[in-house]
Amino acid sequence: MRHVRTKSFRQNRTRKIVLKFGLTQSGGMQNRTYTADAEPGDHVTVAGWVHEVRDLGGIAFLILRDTSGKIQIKFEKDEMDEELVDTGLGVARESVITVTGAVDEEPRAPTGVEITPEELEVVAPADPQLPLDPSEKVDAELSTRLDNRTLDLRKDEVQAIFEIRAEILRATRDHFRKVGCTEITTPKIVATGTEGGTELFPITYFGEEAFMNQSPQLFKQLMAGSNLEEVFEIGPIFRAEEHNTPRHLNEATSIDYEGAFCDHHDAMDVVEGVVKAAYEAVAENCADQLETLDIADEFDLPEGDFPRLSYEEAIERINATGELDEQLVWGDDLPTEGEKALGADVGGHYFITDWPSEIKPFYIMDHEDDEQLSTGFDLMHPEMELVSGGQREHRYDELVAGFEQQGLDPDQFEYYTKMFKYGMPPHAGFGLGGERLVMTMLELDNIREAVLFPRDRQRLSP
RNA sequence: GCCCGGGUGGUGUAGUGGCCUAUCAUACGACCCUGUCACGGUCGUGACGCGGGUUCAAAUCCCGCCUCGGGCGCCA
Repeated sequence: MRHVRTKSFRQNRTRKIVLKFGLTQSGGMQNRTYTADAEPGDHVTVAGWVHEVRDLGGIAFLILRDTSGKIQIKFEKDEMDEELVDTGLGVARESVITVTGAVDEEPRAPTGVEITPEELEVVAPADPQLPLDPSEKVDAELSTRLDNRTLDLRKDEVQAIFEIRAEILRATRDHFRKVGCTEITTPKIVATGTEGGTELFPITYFGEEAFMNQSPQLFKQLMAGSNLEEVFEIGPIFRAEEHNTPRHLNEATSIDYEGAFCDHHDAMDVVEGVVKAAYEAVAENCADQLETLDIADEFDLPEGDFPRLSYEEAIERINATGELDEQLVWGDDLPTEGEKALGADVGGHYFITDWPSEIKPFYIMDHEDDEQLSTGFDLMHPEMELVSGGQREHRYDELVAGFEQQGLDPDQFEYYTKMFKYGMPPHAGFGLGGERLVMTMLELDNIREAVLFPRDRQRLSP
């Protein structure tokens, strides 16, 4: 039977342990046991980091931490080898050690078990002066944490965020595949952007001007015209906007979808399914991590269908809240304050549909019966925009005219437009901000918390 | 891009012109302590982002630079 862990230590992490157990360890540690798997009566070798040493005099405790949790190592000074005790109690916090010894049931130990060491090896000593404190007795600022991300990831909460992020990506992929999509990857180095050159990072490509792609938009559309028909991509996008907010990154993860013979309603159905699948997977498989983040109690699955408000309804509702100093009129883009007022009013995820054509990109199709109205939609979380999508313009003449109206040279996009001459079906899709999904789901204050090594206006390293 | 607010020991902070030889916590070092679980106790080490200016006197006021965070715009 698995022992019960107290809340200050990691809960049982059965699923992860099962996945890892039996894997061959590299580095000559084939016999290593994860701390969460150490059972009374076992004789084990555990490997990990020195989380803390508590020396009470005649008896002392070393807390060893690994990916699965923590375990207590007991030192009784009068009864144990002096050199072993000196080594164990002299080792600096966060040093990597291996400990071999017997596991005993011990009600006074934090996890109900402790190891009496027979051998202890310092594998990699740590500098005693740490740039941040993984045991979290004192906070560190985000900037300090990002500069020392490896140490930051040794904290349970931070580890939990990235384990959940991985689960979200896994669930997202599974859902797309379940609905018949093929996963693709498209170039990140491109000759031209999606909507012009102003917000792209320029690079040099064998002496030629090139850019980091801001979106897989054009490529995924080309695949909607292929026999793949329905595709998705999870990959990086790059934006050179000099924004400085807690919800923008200059390198982000975009979860993109494009489907042939789909309209914007179909695309909304797909994205709704993806978002719900991500929430469900996290609820089902990340209970410990949610507990660690202290959001397990309020973690609600999105219920029912996401409301689909037209742009016109949206501005009316925003105006009705009275939160804005100036009333919005048709054609205005929604200010951040308005989005938040509407989000609070709706109280959950919702779509905004039927945007004015002029504030949506030219490749979004207009309604057949009203060319002022686009099929573009946004999926909103109460706090911010998560998704932008719509049905695409698949008619060659209209598409080329759209480029010209935007002041873009259609010749530069010929690689794209010409494929619309050879049978491009009606198609629709969306782009979902991966980090925003993580951030809103986990109630993170800053999007940088959702990325290992964020790229923002100020930060290029590490 | 515009606007606002910060930068004090390793980390996180207190400190609005003299009481600063700079507070507290934690870390680090030494010593005491046989069941801790943020162990406890005693002692100790360690800091005002950089440059210039105002003043008898600057961590504190002013200017420039560097740097961090937030709001807006725009977006995912």
